[in-house]
Amino acid sequence: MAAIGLIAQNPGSSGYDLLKVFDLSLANVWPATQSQLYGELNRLADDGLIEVTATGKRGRKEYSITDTGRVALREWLLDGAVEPTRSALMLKVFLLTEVDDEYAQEFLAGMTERARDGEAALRDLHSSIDWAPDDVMGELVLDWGLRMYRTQQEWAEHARRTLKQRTK
Amino acid sequence: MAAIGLIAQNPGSSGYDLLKVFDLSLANVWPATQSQLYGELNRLADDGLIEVTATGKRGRKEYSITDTGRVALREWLLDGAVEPTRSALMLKVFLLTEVDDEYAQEFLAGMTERARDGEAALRDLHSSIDWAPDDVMGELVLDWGLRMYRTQQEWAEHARRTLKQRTK
DNA sequence: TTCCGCATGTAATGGGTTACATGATTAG
DNA sequence: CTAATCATGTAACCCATTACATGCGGAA
Repeated sequence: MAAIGLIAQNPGSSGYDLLKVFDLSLANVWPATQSQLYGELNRLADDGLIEVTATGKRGRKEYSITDTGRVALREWLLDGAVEPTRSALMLKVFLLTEVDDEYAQEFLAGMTERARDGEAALRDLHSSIDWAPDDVMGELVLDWGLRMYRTQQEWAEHARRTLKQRTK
Repeated sequence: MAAIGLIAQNPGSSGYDLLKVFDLSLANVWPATQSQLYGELNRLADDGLIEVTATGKRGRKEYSITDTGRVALREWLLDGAVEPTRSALMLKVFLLTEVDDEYAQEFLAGMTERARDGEAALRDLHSSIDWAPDDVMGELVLDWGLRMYRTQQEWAEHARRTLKQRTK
């Protein structure tokens, strides 16, 4: 559904174009590979959710969303399905009983550091984009990332303190 | 790797036993299905990371971790690989430009509500468990969930306010 | 004419899900 | 004896990733 949404936002895009959008603005949210994207575009076209509205040089195919596609997209956007979360990080924390305390501390320190780096990277990204006044959503998504990284830092520090105390 | 970790924590468990552990204490972190688990146990045994140390009634097989398994587990636990995040929720937010503002508001309101519910459910879970003083990790993981839900609520409210202002 | 960027596709592999399938033991 | 629980497994399918493969067009 990611692809169809992007086509709705950018009618007349090709798979190649979309790939750049994925890498530039959705990399942190919904990574997609080239292989996967082209396959999905063909499937969506077969299902009639998108259609080729023009062809260009080098076999370029420009897609637009169809009416049925728009209906499907809106339905998907608004259905409040809860996707199961899966955090390898927390799984590791849960299993951290299997390593010595010093390693556990190191692990948590690493988490803090990576969260700090992630936050910094997002800040850089934010300032490198010249935001159009109408695309609020991009900024909101980026802000979500910042908040998540900050929460992660806070938690990791909390966990470190807790662990230090309990093992004493 | 989840299975091998749980076996390390609970030597002598069967697939059936592990399934209960998954459902009871890892459901919010690393869901696993029955099918998948049994398959993985056989694979891990083939690879020599775990071994069947006893058999019981009804074909029950009790597993324990091997020395090679323990090495592999520790290595996996401590390697600081960053798994790419993928948030269907944020993807939807990014595409929320495709629905009318009232629906966007509704979407964000739903997020707040679901995050509140999630938080409440975790609180209930927390109070329903009688925590052994030595399993700090379980509590830390639960606390992570609480913090994430709280951040989600805060963000959703922030997003709502931002949107309301910009569309006026 | 040579290289870079545009542009699309296929194949192999791995992991996950749902559904199906089977049977043994125990408690009431 | 019957139902619930214990206990494991297989098959079909979907989605994602990596790697491989191909070819056109434009710029220098």
